[in-house]
Amino acid sequence: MNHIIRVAIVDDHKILTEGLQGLITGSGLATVVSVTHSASDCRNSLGFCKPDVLLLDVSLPDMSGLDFCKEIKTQFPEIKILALTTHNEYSIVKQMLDNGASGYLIKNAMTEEILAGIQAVAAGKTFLSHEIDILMKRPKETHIWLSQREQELLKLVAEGLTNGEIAERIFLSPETIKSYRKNLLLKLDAKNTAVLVRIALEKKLI
Amino acid sequence: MNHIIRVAIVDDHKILTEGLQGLITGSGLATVVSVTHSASDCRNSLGFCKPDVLLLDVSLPDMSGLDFCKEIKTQFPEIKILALTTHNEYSIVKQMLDNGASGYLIKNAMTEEILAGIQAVAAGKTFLSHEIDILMKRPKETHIWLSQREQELLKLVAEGLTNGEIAERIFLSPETIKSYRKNLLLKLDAKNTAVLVRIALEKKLI
DNA sequence: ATACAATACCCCCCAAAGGGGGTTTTTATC
DNA sequence: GATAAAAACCCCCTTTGGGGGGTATTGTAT
Repeated sequence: MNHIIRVAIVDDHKILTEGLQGLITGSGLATVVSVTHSASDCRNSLGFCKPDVLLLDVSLPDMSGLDFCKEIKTQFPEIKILALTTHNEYSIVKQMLDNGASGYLIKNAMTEEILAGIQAVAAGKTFLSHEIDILMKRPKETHIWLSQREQELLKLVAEGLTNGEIAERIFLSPETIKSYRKNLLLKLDAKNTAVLVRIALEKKLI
Repeated sequence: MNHIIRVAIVDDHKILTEGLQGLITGSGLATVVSVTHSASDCRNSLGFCKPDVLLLDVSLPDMSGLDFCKEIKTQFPEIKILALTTHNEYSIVKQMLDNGASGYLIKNAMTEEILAGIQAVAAGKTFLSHEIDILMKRPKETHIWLSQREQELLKLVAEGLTNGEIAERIFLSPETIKSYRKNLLLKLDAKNTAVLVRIALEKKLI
């Protein structure tokens, strides 16, 4: 590979994008072909600016970066996506990689890491920030991972529905909901609903 | 005032600080005398770098920016603090200003706003990002504001304590706790504890 | 002076949550 | 074809929470 890497950036933090742009251009390794601050603007620009790598923030103002990642990957599978966020939660990283991202950088990363990430991803490799790498390599037991149903239920609980209401909503017996809740309390090591909701939000499980 | 403004920056997002540094230095209006990525590093540098303005992130890795703001203001009352964050929640802004900050910028602000903010704050004025200004000017009724006791209670509820446990902890009757909780449900418009905790975390009330 | 918000307290009653124990069927995965 | 995890279901019993009503005492701002 001997051409200059074409990089696009989507992030609503304008100062950050300026910093990134300077950093990338200054390095001589890559050129910034597009800087946008929302998913819709980015979507419009991708067609003709043809980047090799897209630096994507997970929290965009108009839609979830997770969903946007999936969308881009189906429309432009050749574009490598490098997620760039503040979250260092297992579940977010996992979902991002599942949705087709090639790498994941945390925003407090060293600047060298960003350049290394762009190069690695452009070369078809995967790349994780040091901190994220450690996070993902931790034994599976320390991570909380919920089944689809459990996640669905957790959302409804956090919305304040009672067992009866949840049962009606998803056409199950209230007793089943009770079992799921008991299991969620166990899994998330929560002594009651208050803690359950807190953990769910803190670990960004819902 | 005819000297160049001396600016210090604390923010753990290294890319952002680089971007900021370039932006500020490039403008010719101010000079960056210190860039640190944690409260402790910043604390050590403030003594001799003597900044006029400190750009302070609310979410520092080692302590809360809110507390750090208060600490700096008691130790170096002459330093003007300009908060720089992603949060646009009333309660956060309110607390920051109460703790002595002279201004509040959101990270997705236009770059010109940052320079304007630094100048305004250095000149002894207060400065708010456009978005924050609108937020703060909204009628008081749309904001949720809790008394100290209510906040204290809300924290304990979110930690999963029952009414009885809370009563023991803060030496009040369980009946009193019940009343407070009922009131919190009303104030935050929550139908039960699950929603109460969710709203509290989302609005960053605890 | 008085109105208001915050603080602290009390009763009744029923709905909901939580702890304990289970079973069965389906669907992956090895 | 065995194993395991996910999904769905059930009963008993106790504790906690939430809805409805209150009252009294502060301090403080108008």
